[in-house]
Amino acid sequence: MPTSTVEDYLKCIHREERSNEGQLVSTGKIAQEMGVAPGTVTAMMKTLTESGLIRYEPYMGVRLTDRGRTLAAHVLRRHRLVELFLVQIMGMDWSEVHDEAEVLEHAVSDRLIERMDEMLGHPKVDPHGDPIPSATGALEESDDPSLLACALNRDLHITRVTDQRKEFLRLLEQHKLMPGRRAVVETRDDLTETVQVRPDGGEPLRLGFHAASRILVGRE
Amino acid sequence: MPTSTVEDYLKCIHREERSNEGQLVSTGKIAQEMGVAPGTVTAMMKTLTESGLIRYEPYMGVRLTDRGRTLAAHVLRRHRLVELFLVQIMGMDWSEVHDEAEVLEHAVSDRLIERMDEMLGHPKVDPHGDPIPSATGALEESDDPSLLACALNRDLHITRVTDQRKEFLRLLEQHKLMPGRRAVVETRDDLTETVQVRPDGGEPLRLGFHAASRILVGRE
DNA sequence: TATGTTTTTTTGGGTAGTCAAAATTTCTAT
DNA sequence: ATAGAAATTTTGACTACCCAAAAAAACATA
Ligand SMILES: [Mn+2]
Ligand SMILES: [Mn+2]
Ligand SMILES: [Mn+2]
Ligand SMILES: [Mn+2]
Repeated sequence: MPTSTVEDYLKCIHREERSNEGQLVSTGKIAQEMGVAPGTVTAMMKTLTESGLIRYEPYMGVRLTDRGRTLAAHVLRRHRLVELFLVQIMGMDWSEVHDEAEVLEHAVSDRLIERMDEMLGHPKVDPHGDPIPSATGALEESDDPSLLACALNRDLHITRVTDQRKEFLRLLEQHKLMPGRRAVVETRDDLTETVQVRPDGGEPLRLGFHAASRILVGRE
Repeated sequence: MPTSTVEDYLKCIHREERSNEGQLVSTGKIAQEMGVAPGTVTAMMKTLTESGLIRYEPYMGVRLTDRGRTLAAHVLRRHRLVELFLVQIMGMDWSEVHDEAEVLEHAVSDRLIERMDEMLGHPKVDPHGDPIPSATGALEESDDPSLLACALNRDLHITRVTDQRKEFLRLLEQHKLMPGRRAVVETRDDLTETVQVRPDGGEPLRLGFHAASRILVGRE
């Protein structure tokens, strides 16, 4: 059985592969994301290759094998179900559950996670709008546009926030910019690189392009 | 911060100290309980001594320091609250929660455990009747007699079962011999070394002395 | 195309935890 | 009192993970 370290590396590679359109993920990027030294990653890539979880081309980067991807999806499933459980059943705040889940995802048994899934009514997304992989490891990502790419002055509903920083999530909560809520993008300014967004029932907010790109919306 | 391995060693020493009336705990006993080689324990005892968690007299045994005892009590608190949460809130069986808790006790945060405590209404005992240490680490053990030491033909109520084996717990459940239920000890035979117990509403059962000693009762 | 910069890998070393087997100490029983 | 048994500690070795710094490869640019 994989260690929790291995599980975290797999999650990381999985995430980078996505944000990369299937390109190889560089060891440098992994080192940066995991907060470890570059050499540490090279060593780990060898053991992941040994275990058949990744394909590794020295100096080029790595890609998950099917087994690696399935395993990563299972960890993601545990992470996201735990997050939703903590919010929905235990009344915790969406800004604090990520860190808890980062640990618990390695500690909950299959039986326990399926019981959570049942209690939650087989949910499709977690508190941040991230899709929850199925018990078989199938994961469907939507391709919703962000506040940076969506139409102006249209009634939108927030579907997902792809930033786990506590302070950021708390700010969005204060402005009522959480998944399930509605908002309108009023202006988008290329000079200041900011987006002005008016949440339904919340204070208007000006976001930098990068921050705006982490809030995804669906047309209604 | 202690590793989960260290936490398990402390729990083990704590338990053995109790069942020992405060005598020193031998490294051999610890090795046996932890399922590791004797030399492994000797090495660990040195690092626990370094950390100020135990007093270690080579060839004699070890005893917890106050810090070690407090830490052990906190792990015990997490373990037992998690067990009760799994039974009470998540509807799991009392026979299966021990193994889950053995892992989760090292993964739940203080914030999460206090939330559980709140949801459960600040309970005093876990599903097996084991007392739950307070948030400050105070632990009060009752000195209830077991089915081996209690009076015959008296109406008793089960308070605690100090055996975590799944199969044993399932058997007791079938016979309605769980904490909170009532029972009468009808006979105690020194030749066959068995105790005949009649649970209230359950099938009568004959237990060996050792098994009987693990079921504690309070007079009513 | 040669040089300098950036990225990656290699090397040497460290901590935590483990085991098997040898050495040592303590206990037991004659 | 002493031999033998039992318990304990020591030794040498292993896996998993990590880092710093040197070496090597790849990239960029003049
Ligand atoms: Mn994690
Ligand atoms: Mn999430
Ligand atoms: Mn444990
Ligand atoms: Mn218990």
